[in-house]
Amino acid sequence: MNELNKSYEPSQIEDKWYELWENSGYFKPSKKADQDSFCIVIPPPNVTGSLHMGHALNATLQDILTRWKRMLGYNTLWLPGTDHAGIATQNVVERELAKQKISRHSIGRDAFIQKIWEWKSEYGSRITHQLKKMGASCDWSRERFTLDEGLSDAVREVFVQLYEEGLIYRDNRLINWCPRCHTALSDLEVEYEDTEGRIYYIQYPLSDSSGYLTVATTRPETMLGDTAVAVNPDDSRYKKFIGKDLKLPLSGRLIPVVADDAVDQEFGTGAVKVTPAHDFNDEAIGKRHGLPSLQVISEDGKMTAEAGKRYAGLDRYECRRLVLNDLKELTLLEGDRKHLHSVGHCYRCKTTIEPLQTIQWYVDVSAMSKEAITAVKDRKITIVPESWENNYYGWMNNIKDWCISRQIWWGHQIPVWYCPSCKSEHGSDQGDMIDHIFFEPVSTPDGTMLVTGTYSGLRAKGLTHEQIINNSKIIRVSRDVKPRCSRTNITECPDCGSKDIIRDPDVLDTWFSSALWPFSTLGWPKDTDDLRSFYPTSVLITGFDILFFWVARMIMMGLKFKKEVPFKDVYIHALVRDSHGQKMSKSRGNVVDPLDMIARFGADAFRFSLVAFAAQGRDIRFSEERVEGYRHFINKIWNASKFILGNLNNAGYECAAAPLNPDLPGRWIISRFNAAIEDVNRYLEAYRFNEAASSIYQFVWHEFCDWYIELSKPAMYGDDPELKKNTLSCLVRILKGSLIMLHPFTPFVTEEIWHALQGSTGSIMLQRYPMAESRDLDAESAMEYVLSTVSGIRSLRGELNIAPSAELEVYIKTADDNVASILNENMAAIKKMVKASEIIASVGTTKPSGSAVCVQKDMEIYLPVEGLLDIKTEVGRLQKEREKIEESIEFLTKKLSNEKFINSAPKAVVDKDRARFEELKEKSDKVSENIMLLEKIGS
RNA sequence: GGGCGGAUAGCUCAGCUGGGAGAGCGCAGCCCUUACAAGGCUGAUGCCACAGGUUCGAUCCCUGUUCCGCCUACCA
Repeated sequence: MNELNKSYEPSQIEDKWYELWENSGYFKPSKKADQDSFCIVIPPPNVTGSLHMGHALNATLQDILTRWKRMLGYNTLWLPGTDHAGIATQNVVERELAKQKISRHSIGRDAFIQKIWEWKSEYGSRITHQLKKMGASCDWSRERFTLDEGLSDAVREVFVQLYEEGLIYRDNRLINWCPRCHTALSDLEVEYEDTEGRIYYIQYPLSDSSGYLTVATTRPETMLGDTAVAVNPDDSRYKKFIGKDLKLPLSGRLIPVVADDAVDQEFGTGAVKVTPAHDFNDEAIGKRHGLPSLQVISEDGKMTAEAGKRYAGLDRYECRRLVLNDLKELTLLEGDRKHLHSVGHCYRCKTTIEPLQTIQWYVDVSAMSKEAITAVKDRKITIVPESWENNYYGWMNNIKDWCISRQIWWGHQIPVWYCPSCKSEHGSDQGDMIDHIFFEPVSTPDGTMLVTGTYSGLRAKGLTHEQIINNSKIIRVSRDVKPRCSRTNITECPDCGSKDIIRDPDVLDTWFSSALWPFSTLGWPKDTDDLRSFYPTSVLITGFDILFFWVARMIMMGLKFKKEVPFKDVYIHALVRDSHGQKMSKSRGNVVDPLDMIARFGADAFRFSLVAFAAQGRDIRFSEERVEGYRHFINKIWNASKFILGNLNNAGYECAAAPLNPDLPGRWIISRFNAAIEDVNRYLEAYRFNEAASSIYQFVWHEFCDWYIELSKPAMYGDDPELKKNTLSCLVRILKGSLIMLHPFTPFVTEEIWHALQGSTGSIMLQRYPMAESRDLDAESAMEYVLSTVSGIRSLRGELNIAPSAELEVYIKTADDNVASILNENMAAIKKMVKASEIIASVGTTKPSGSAVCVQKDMEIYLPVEGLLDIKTEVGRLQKEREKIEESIEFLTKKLSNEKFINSAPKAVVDKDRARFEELKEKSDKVSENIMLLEKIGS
């Protein structure tokens, strides 16, 4: 039998137990055929990531459910893994290389990818180590990575199938472009932020010099690409301009004035410059009016040749300054003013995005999204809390085709090849010799010559196919070039046999592979045991920030490729904010590090805090004080265990094993335990984590420790061996039950105590989680007399300020013999709890003179305090009490005399109020009686 | 502009089928009682944002208002 240390030291034991669990294979599914399955796939954290509060909360909730279901006997799997996080990871490694003055272009694609893999093998397991610190009971033998071989097979299979069904296609559209990351971004990857900018008023003269029109713009540099000015057809100010030509300042090009309903007459001047190549609205206007599109900003955010000689090559912001300056000199700039508007930024590098027309790959999600909506409507998937359903529907109903190509290197390269030798199917617009694969200028291996231009142009310069492919960067493949999509790598053109074929350089959006995660991690496209056992998974636990990025797409892909939803429930948890309600961010400097919390308070206290905070549908304000509070709770468990263990050591182990023959307090605490376990199971089933935590807290601390352990002390310190044995057996039983109940929440401390209790065999993880047995309501109501006697006497002690050292004599008048005998049977415990030398309880008890009184249900408690008692104070106290009672009586009298209430309220409610009324009435009478007696003595 | 959520004790928040509001922390008083001072006992504190409505009865349901968050679209 072990002894427990004086206080609980989490840091000394957490790693030890985690290792034991993992090495014993306890995190693996049990694989018994007769068991129901329970499975969670982890939302894969970025491989570059390190554990933040969101992860900590997310992992804790998943671990609680996993450990709980596992102990309930389910065949349980929590499958872990990480995400390759395309842009994020590429950026991290690029920054690392930049410190050594290496750019990815200087070392080339293959070498750069190699560098990322090296980085991953060195740092990629950081986050999984941190999850282990949290106690996460993931089956690490099944850990997956979105770029590993199996998952890459899944990605390619899905791409090819969708392509063959015509659901993946290429198109040339305006998209969000990050000039720094040099890639397209999906709508979701753009973060809008309100920014104070300026709006400029610029005069556009009519071509016949008969006047001018003033437009308002926040982006003057884009005027170089204007192909029209639009006004509202109903705008009387501008009707006369419609159809006329304007002479675009700085360029001299003639552009028409068109009429379009989309123009808001109230905004700016009511005249809008139209730049179809660089603005989404303008693109739409351009389409409606058949306007040409003129690209004046390039992929790297610099002005193109189209912008004109004076501006070409300038950065877009330098160009803005120069344009404004030039306009001022021409006196065409009427003025400018402050303007608040929201500006899109790259979610990875925060660079202002630039809308650009490019050719990208898209997934047609129109059919898939409809099925995904139906799945939720038909309750095949339940979203918790329900309020998120509307958000889900709202987004899914307005979903646009998903842009899946990214112009970066780290990720799943698109399995499509092009042949430069084959004539294009449709021919180019010009029908001439233009080649359709374009290369960005990059230096050749000898560093002297710049490689630039089209494929055939470069070959003509004498470069070989390999030289071009290895040292250049393909920036665009025309829509006219025929793609060849394949499950396996292609080495020659299937049409002409040319070996000089080029693979599409783009990679897939990271979320493409994430969308397959619930089935790709289980082995798909192979037909595996895991897939059969665990798909569909039971529940997905995630934050709302990736509901659309990830959850919605998983549902679409799961339905498409597995014909079944990927999970039955989705639990959306809160965002963890700081104690002031601010989002945690590095720039604000308010980030709380979970590992720091674990180091200072222990993983169990930290976990318990997170769960206790996790009320549905509301953000969490994290406060360190509360973590400290829950550390006290962990310590309380520790100390209670120490008490019981000490007694066990004295009494001998066989005591604990004795058959249970509980006395009234024992029956009471067992019943209360059943109430608690009933709550915990019910709340966890409903994902009401905070309620489950609070039920446990309440029971363990305030019922078990504060009441039962205290009540047990006379028995434990007394010399009745039979009573001692019974009490100890009950203490041990409830302690063990509580530890098991607590284990999913606080795995480490419960394991540590478990081993001290049992000797060193068997993990608490292998125990069966308790299910509620029936309550003992007789015991509960009988115990009420004991409990209220103790509270009543304590209250008198406290309020009358009686010295704690004073031993009391107490007299109790009971309503009947039953109450008296309940009290007398538990008298030793009551005496101890209130520090009384003598307590007489009977029906016939009379009140000693000079007593303070406490009136309880079916009891009057008299505390003789002659000499100590200040009669005036006591009368005042009782009067105050009576006032309160009278108030309630008055309220109830009114209520009960209301016929409408009696007739329409449910009988139970009326009866309850009647009973309360009677009780209060009795109490009031007794209190009044006592006041009168006191006043008599006083006078 | 559209949508969602919040307003309850000094602070942070529970309160899910409408029946006179709870916790933790904090505060005040007493106590180092042999599990625990990281503790025990006792106590104080609430126009449940505001105004209407529905109902026998509203913190809870409905409408409006104010103030805070968040999401989403647009902002030329």
